[in-house]
Amino acid sequence: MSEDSPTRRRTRAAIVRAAVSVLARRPEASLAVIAAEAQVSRSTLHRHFADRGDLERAAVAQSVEDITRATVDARPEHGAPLEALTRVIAAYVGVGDRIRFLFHDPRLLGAHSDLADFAAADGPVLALIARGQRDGSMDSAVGAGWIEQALWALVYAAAEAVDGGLLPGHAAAETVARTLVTGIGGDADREAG
Amino acid sequence: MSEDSPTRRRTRAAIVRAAVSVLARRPEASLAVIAAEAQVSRSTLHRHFADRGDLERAAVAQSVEDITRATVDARPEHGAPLEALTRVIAAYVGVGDRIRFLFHDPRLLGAHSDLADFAAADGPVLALIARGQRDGSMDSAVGAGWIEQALWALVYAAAEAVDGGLLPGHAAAETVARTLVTGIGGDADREAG
DNA sequence: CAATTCTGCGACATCCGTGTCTCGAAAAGC
DNA sequence: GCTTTTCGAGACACGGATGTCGCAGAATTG
Repeated sequence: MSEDSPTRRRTRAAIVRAAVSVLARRPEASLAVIAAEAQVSRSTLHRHFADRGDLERAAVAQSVEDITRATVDARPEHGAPLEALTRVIAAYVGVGDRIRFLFHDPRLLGAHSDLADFAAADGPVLALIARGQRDGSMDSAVGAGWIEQALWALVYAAAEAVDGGLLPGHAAAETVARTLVTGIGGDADREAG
Repeated sequence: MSEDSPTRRRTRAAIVRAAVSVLARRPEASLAVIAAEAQVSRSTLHRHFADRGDLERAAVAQSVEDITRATVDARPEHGAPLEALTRVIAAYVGVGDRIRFLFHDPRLLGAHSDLADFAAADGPVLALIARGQRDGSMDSAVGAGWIEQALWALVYAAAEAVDGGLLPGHAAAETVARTLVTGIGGDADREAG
């Protein structure tokens, strides 16, 4: 209804971005820290979000939206399953901070029932995994849900490793893909990487 | 110095156990919640641990000790690297709640400089990975540190999956081993699992 | 330039977690 | 059984985080 002014929209977006960035590393961080990260006073933060729950909700919604967009852009339903999975992994690494934010505190997804929108990002990937399992290009001895969990866990670990300097950022996507798809066992009978 | 009474030792152990269990799922949980989980009054908790930092330190130390014991019992330096890794994975899954506790808040390991003792659990595994990479049974295209991170991440994901009912507890170890070693790609040319 | 909107600063009350203390009861040890 | 130790309940002060408000300055809009 009420039309948002451009400036108002900008500051609001900056606050949400800062919230995701800070809460991904420290879910219990105070609102003052988030406001500082957004280069905004604490009053302004409260002017845009009534309470902490509102801000969390907005951060979750924004993250889910970004992940959904990245997922559909990767076209998980096109091409060979393993190639599609590689594209999805690259997309996930691109929004790694948001993955990290949602993965770090699974209670957030449950607390704010934005689950309906999350299915838009979740469904296509599960469908991709099921498709890969049907045509034999993915392991069908484990559940599709587990594969998705493993995917998220590895992306999360990569985001943390990059943040800690253990892994160069440009190698994150390929490293995750290699680890998840072919595993870390035996590189003898494999094309030299 | 002061000899600990058996009862005192028991309650202290119960509090530490409760702290690990609770903080693994919610690192910001209040001391009152931890005391309740240990079926102990908040006064008693403070009688055993001066402040929150003391309790965290004890929980970290206990977890590191448990993980170290499980690691050395798995004899990572014996036998073929991949078989040794499978044993280590089984051992890690066995102490999954402690892994989950330490992995969920990496700051804890940094805050309390019990890093010296942690090396006792960390070193042998890194050595095992390096050994596997040397003899070609493990992928040498990625860093040993990354492999260890991936191992921890998958064990963490499995612990969460079991907790959420997504994965049966008895299958956790084998699932993690299979995912990490052979990956989730192609089960066509593989012995039927 | 004038009016509206947005922002920063500071004050304020409030709630929650924390750490300390005392006292009486319960339990363990000798 | 008696002494010592441990525990539970409750009260207390303190600090930090939170949410609200008013006011004056700055920025945007027309």
